[in-house]
Amino acid sequence: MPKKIRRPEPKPYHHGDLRRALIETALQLVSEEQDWTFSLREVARRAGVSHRAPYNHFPEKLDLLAAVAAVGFDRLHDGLVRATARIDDPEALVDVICRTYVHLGLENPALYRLMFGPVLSDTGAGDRPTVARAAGDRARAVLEDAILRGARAGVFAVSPDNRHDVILAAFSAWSAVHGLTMLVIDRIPKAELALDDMMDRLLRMIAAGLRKPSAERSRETHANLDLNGPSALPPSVTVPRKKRATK
Amino acid sequence: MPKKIRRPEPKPYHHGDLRRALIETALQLVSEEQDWTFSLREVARRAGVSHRAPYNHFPEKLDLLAAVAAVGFDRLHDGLVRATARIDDPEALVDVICRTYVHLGLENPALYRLMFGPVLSDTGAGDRPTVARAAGDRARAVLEDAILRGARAGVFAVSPDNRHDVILAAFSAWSAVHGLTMLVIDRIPKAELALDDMMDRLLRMIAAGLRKPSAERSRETHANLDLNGPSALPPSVTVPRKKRATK
DNA sequence: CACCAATGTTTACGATGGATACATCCGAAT
DNA sequence: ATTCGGATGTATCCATCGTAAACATTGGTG
Repeated sequence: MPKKIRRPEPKPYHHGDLRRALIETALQLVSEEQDWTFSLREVARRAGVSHRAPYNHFPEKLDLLAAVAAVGFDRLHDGLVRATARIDDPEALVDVICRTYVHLGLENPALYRLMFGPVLSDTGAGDRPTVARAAGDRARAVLEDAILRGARAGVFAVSPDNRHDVILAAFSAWSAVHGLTMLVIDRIPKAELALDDMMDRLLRMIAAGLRKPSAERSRETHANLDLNGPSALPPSVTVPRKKRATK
Repeated sequence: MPKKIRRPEPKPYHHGDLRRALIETALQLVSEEQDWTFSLREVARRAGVSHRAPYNHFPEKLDLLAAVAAVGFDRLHDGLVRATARIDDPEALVDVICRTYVHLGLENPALYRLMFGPVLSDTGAGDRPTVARAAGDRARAVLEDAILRGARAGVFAVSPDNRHDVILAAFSAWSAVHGLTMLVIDRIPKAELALDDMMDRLLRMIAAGLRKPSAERSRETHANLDLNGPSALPPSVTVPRKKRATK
């Protein structure tokens, strides 16, 4: 919000809040065209500035897209927080988180792809932009928190004191919903498959993977058996890094 | 340019097998740069033809990329078939399929993304190119077959006569491994997470989602890894249908 | 008030995807 | 075998893109 009241000047030389306007316009374009192949010039055009103006705020196109993705992560986080606000039961919590997650993903596939896709992975030094990284972490924390609660309650076969264990459990569930979302977004499954059916089946799998066998629930107090033994094996495959084009 | 005919075929006007050469070159570029933003002109350059020549074989760049993706699907299918050749146990089958799948995905992330990504989804009419679609279906069939076998053997909680059920079960597992692959490829999880740990945890989830409660199973032994511990009593797997998230 | 840094504009460059027009070759019909 | 048509390559051309350099305009601060 600008401090000073906007004068009714028809065309001020300075836009006033171009940065925000660019992000807004770009987000709109991503949503409209479900694609971010639009030109930076088009963004500038819509914002009513010269095609070079955006470079004053974003060193290159990718940086603008990263800002757009950050908005997406914020929306995701907000959506998850709002959806889980009045729920306590850990299983219901995981359920609603997953459903909300997929729902938000399908709502704006291009934005979702932008958030998690390779575009941001390959910026500069090879790390994802800090904005996106941070925003994504906050969203992830919602799921991890739910699983931690279930672990503490003794409902999940996850040791609440083993952070690694919690992270892995969350990651499994996340993989499943992320995979479902991506597959549906990219139109891989046959059209006959109903989303609800897929969703239900997947949630059953996630629940089964989390749930502690009922026999153990009774002795939950001293049942701190670590199902995940420490696997000291290094990952066998290293993902090749995209090399930046030298221009 | 004057053509010099001193050798049988030093540089024939016609390439001879340009189509294949283009696909090969493009695949090489995708693998090298882990990216398909290279120009079609670059492909032509490497193939030693004019920048317009490729258009005689592929109407546009996307069509060449679709052909590359088809190669990827063939590799995937071959890899799965080869990996499962001498395995009979359904659970081991699913296990090795998933591991092979992820492994192949991580081996060439860009190719994997190309295969499943939005690039091919958005071609013209909206349907994926038939080449890619068909090749992908063959790969998917391997997983569905494994699950069908487990269903027939009474090991999986899937009714073997209900094709829809089999497809859904396969889709769940597929979502999980696809999600894991994509997340790892796109560097979303923290670097500290070891792939093997993620893989193990995910496979446990998939197995739990497929397995029929042990009480219903016959006494046939599985010399397999027993990740879930000695759970004698069946957890109430009759999953309550959760209501959809309020939207 | 004068000046500076931030912000926009203009111009320019090389590269790209793709179109049009033309050149060359191979193989089949005559 | 000759001809000739379609398949395949080449040479040009064009609008557009991302981005660099130089210049213009502004608002805030000394």
